[in-house]
Amino acid sequence: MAILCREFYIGDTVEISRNLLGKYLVRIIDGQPLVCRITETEAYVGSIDKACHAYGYHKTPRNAPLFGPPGYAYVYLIYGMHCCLNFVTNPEGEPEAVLLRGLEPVYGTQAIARARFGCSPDRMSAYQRKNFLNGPGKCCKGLSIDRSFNQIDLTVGNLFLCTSPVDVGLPEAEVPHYTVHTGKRIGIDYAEEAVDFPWRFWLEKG
DNA sequence: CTTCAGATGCTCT
DNA sequence: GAGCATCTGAAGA
Repeated sequence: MAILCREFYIGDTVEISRNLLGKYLVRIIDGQPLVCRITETEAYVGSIDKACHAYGYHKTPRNAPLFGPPGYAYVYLIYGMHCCLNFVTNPEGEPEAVLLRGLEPVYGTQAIARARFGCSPDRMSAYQRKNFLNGPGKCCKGLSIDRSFNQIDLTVGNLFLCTSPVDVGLPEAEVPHYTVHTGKRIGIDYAEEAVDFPWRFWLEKG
């Protein structure tokens, strides 16, 4: 029971990626905590991974946060209109991170639905319900995370991770029974042998 | 339910 | 100038 501290982000990035499943992402807006369970992640490891922005330790202005200390955010714009949130892992110099790909709202669903679709949850279509926060761009849209969050410290401030809603003063949430799945990452067809790395992790109910 | 084209702007060569 | 760790709405099955 605690907000995840710097140490959590140090270690095997693939393992951290799997460990992040079931943790809670908290985004505080105007004093209101929006709380979501993490249901899908992907690991990116710059030293050996052609899918990683920092493959072969190649450093550019954009990917500089990957080379920085762990427990910071790496947010970038993709396809000209969507933001992707990553959690930087491992000590400075090792460019590694975990991409956030899926969330399940736990508290603040009202505000999240408004940011995501501009309507209240009860006005959402079945299609919108199914595609609520099941993608990196959708997660950022729902939690109002833009590029101003690039390089922010995830252990202080209004965006952080924790192990339970209790950590932000909310009641414990009922957790459905999940099974953990492992597979290839999405949208990296250019990455040669790295397309087959089983570095995507997700939870399914049941 | 599925596939598919188009949107859009920043980053690196 | 090319390409991108994506999403949406429209159209078809």
